[in-house]
Amino acid sequence: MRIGDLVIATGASARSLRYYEQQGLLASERSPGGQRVYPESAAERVALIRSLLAAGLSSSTIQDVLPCITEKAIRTPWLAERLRSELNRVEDQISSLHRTRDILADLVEHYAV
Amino acid sequence: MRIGDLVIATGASARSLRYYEQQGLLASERSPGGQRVYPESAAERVALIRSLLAAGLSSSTIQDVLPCITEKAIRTPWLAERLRSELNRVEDQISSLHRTRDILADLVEHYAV
DNA sequence: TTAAAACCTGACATTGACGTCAGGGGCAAG
DNA sequence: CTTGCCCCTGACGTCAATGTCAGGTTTTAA
Repeated sequence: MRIGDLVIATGASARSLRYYEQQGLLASERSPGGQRVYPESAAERVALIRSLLAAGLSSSTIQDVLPCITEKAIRTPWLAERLRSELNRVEDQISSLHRTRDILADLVEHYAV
Repeated sequence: MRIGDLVIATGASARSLRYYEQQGLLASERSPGGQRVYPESAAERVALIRSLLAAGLSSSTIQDVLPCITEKAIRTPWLAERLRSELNRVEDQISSLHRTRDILADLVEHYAV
């Protein structure tokens, strides 16, 4: 598939897809004319990238972490620690969001017009 | 309390506190010399502001929503709708984060070095 | 074969919540 | 009263992901 197809498949903009590639998060083959060609699996990978970005991981962190999600790659102790700390961050973020949601939900329920 | 005290009480930087004021999120009295003076309740308000910011609400949205959390203020249907849509956003964000957490947790558990 | 549609690179612009610096006052202790 | 610390405003810098534009090339369909 070409980049336009991947745009449709993922909802990400072409700009974003090129950016992910530039950051080393997403690989592509090239057509003889130099246009990007993606395998089908790219859509899933983009979804994964976006969910990690949405969870607040930086692209350089994702770059470290991705190969060990998709393949069973180089697991150094350093990377394991990195993973644990990101997991902790995300869990803190979740519980903080829960509290905020409760505030909003309370407002919506009890003070409805 | 002066701004430095509020910095200590909340963990927010002085820059942030002034920014919140500029955005209409945080009020202050002024000393005769023009320095900001806050009531004790300011610390709690700052915590609320920060949790809403962390949940992805923009400061202009927070500006709309805050008066109706702290006082029982002007509840228009428009504002009620706004609240509901922010609540939905936060809930979507939470479930998305849950999935991402599971991915990371799975990695940490099953592929430990 | 040719026009339209899709794609390329490169570069500058944007957004939001701050950091940071400069230059200048306020305020309590000694 | 002066020293040292805290505070003020204003302005420019930052960062990350993405928008956007220009000028040119490739691919596709007629």
